[in-house]
Amino acid sequence: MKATIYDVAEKAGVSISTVSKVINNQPVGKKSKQKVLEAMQELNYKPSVLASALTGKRTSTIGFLLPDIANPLVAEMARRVEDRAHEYGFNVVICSTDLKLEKEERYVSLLRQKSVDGFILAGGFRNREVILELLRDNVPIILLSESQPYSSITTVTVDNFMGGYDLASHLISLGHTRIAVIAEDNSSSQERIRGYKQALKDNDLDITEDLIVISDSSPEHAQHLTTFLLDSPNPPTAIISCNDVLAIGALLGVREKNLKIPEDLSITGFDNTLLSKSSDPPLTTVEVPVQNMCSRAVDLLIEEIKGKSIEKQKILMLPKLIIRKSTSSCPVQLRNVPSIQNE
Amino acid sequence: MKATIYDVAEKAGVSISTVSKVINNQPVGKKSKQKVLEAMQELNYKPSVLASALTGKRTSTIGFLLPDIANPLVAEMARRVEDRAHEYGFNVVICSTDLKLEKEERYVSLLRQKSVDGFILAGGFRNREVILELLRDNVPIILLSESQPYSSITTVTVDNFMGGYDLASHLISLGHTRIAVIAEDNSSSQERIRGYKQALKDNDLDITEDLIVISDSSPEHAQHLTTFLLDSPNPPTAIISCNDVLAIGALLGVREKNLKIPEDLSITGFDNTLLSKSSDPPLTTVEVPVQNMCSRAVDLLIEEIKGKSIEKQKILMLPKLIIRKSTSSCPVQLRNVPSIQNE
DNA sequence: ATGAAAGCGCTAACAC
DNA sequence: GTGTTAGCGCTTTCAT
Repeated sequence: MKATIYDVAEKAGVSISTVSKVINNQPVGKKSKQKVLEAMQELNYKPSVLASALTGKRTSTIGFLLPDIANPLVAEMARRVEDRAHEYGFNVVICSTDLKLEKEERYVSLLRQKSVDGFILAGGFRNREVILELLRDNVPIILLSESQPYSSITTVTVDNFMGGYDLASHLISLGHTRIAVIAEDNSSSQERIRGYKQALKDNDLDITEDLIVISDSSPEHAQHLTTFLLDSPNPPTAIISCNDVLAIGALLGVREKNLKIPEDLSITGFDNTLLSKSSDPPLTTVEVPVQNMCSRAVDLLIEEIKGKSIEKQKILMLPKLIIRKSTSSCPVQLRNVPSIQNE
Repeated sequence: MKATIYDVAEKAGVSISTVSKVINNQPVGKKSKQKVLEAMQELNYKPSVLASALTGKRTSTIGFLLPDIANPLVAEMARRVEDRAHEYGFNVVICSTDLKLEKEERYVSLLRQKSVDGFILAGGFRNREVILELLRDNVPIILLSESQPYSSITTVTVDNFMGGYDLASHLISLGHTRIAVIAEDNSSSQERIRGYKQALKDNDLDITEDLIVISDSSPEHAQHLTTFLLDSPNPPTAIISCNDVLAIGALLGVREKNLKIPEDLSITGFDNTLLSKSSDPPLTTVEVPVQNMCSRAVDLLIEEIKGKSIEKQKILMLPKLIIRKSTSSCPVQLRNVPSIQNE
């Protein structure tokens, strides 16, 4: 049987409230404290988080809802959140929502029944109602890597708009004018698309909505969409993928069509995961400061949990364009405009 | 304030035990049941898992300890375990141990304080003492993807020995005799090495211990070790990496030395993650039936938690060699033996 | 400084 | 079929 506070009290010859006090670092006589400590040692006593949470204390557990941990960037985020949380003595319960409303609702409800102290909602939480309920009930939450506008929630994101803008600008400077986008159905992608469009506009290029397609999170789907794009009457000369996994899908699709990257077609990723470094060719992509974002998110959440009522804030981190070998000048035969660059 | 069982009882005009009975699907009069259900609805009542766990019920939470969720195979495992657990209404708390004894101990202890119902220990849990304590206290545990011999623990793994054997045999059949191995310091790698050695033996080849090196989990380290191997006086003509991430490291190391894969050097991965499909060139690797393994592990754990005292068992799943472009005939200039194959 | 006792929300006898 | 009541292990007044 596991030792309880009563066992410790008995063994130490004090009352349970004294034991409780030493557990919680409240003033206790030196002698008593010593005896209690010894008793705890001998009995290998560990206080029950359950019982203490029942009396109003925290569980030191946070819920981390994310779209799909199989995505390498998301996995990295999970790791960072976990590490940071552990530094505070908190545990992390991870739930993959697949961006499904029902799953989001179900998991939040489940975790609330288990009295988690707060939530980090990452990468495109969509169930607005659930968020509003959380807000109403004063449950601490942080939005991570989520670009939807919620006025009263602390949010940590990378500047997706700039990322999209930089990527598109880079391609435009290489002479591309027909640039496709393979996006996911989430707010980050939306922002990246907005940046992409802005870059086109700033360069007086037309925006063709047909070149913007939405994929699910699998590389297979992205691959399929890529062949579809390439089969169209007026195919793109470059494809921006909204994350590295999709980019790999695009890459495989291009290969399937026996086209060369970057000679025939330029492609880019987003996130700068290992995938983009190791692929053939290595991918031009955008680096996201994951570690910083995650640490920050955990810090803010835990502050909120501890009741330090800091003001809600939006933190926007800067992305960084990483140019590798998957992008190059637009092939001339597809354009009448002569290439400006030599080589 | 959150609604409690008392609120529901009052609203429904019954006693709390009646409410409790409907919550737990115990026989209750039709009329009462109806009223209770309605009251629960109106009050948006959710039973507190904490309180019910305190009275001896389960928390429906399992702890999943793994080496590092940033590894794509591990991430995939996490996803599968999570999905399966959710099917049973269980949550999963994930902790990355980095194979550190202290972390393993700390997390297990932490999770036990939170009364998780059981543990899945994955991919090289090393703290034997912790395992023995768990065993002694009758805490349900499953070993997943772990090859250490514990007689009394249910274990689900892939046949790592065969994986290593197949990989080495494949390379030997291509004429390689100096085959290096980059391994991790865990039991799966040990088994893979054992398979590798057996294949060498079966082909009357010498085993050179210097060709077996241990890496941490980062591709950077593997890259470093690779350049080190290649700089040695008698370098290998092939490198088996014990997982795809390390293989990517090896690949980058080879590139750094300006050698061509597979012309100058063959390399292989292990796990058949997306990395091995997208790399340049795509990697010969070994497919691991992750999904099956994980589902099985969760099934077994939950059976054990529910007290269906099934016998402990070892489940060994079959790996599958996937041959891609990263392996080819041993370059002749390094061997005096003429190549048997044409081409 | 220490202890007695009430109560957190729920379950599980046990009685009616 | 339904209600009463005693815990589960802990925290927290409130006395002493």
